[in-house]
Amino acid sequence: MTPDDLAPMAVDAETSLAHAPPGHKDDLRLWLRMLTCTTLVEGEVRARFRRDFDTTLPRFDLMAALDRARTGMTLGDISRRMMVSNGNVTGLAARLEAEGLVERRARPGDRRAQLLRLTAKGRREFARQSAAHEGWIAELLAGLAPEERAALFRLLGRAKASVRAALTPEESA
Amino acid sequence: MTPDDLAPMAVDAETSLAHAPPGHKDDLRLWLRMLTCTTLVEGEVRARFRRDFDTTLPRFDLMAALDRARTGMTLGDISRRMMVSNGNVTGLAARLEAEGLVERRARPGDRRAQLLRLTAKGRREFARQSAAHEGWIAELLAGLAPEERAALFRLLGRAKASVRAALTPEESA
DNA sequence: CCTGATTAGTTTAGGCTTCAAGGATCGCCC
DNA sequence: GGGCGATCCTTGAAGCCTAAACTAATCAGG
Repeated sequence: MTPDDLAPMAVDAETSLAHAPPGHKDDLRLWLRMLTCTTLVEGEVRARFRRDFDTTLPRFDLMAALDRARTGMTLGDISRRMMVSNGNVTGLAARLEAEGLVERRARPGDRRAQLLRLTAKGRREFARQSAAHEGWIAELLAGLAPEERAALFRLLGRAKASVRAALTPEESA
Repeated sequence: MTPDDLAPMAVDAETSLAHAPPGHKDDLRLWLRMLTCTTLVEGEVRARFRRDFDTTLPRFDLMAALDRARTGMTLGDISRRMMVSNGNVTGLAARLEAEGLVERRARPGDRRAQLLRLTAKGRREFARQSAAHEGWIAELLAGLAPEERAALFRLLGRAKASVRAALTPEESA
């Protein structure tokens, strides 16, 4: 984007960009704080999943996706939903299948795709994990007042929109 | 503040906990939104680091830590700063050293520890990457108004404090 | 001094993740 | 009905990450 890299130090525009870009430092601080926040929560949740259920966050996420789609989802659906690569889902699904938590079934009329579903055991396990997970999050965020929570939710929505807008190819005619 | 956690709620504490805990669902939604936001930004930044500099986020983070400490940091310091395991830093440092971006030196008076420092090449590379990175973040968050940015920063600070408070052993006498 | 507890770093096993390449199938169009 | 691009999934190589076990060095008391 901005050619900060080898700032030639010539005119003002360049210099101001290189040395004091309006809010760039603030954006950076904001991003780092968001990242720290997420990392903190994620690390704790990960540790508890391991400690209490001997499982992992990605496994849980995959099962959560499946839990809402009783009819099943293809690996591709899951990949898009989880925002991870399809190769990733292949391995994840294989491990969950080996543990008897999910099962594969062919999708009628399409021999390429396969539907993934929770097994009965999978549903049972997920219900337990899900309840605990919800409690953990509530516990970790208990220090926020309801208004703060609401405001944060709204602002994160704004941030998400900003990022998505910057990411889309912005099709101008 | 509000003691939502273990709301006494008369008879079936179990049921109320399982079915309609006051703000738990909101907390969950808040957390998921934060996670989505972070994932979105992180994914894009990761892709750009790969595309433009053929490097990775962890490498960049390690170099960023070193950049502020010209006298060097031990692997343990870095591990704590980056909030990752020490074994992780071992490998990361090895790769960066192999690329000539960092160098190790013994710490005088302690034969266990070793100081890591950026090489001249490392400093050069980091300066380029750092400038680009700052621009990327600003670009992605450009959709936020200054007030929104400030408010979000503050609220994330509150959230961080909440999580940390829930994590510390809360030493009560 | 020795002994034991702590600290610094490495190693290993296992899992997560991506990218890139490839095989199979589907749908379409001529 | 033959091809051809798109879609679904898998594989392989490389890197990231953790927990746990381990080595080596330091430090604190007796």
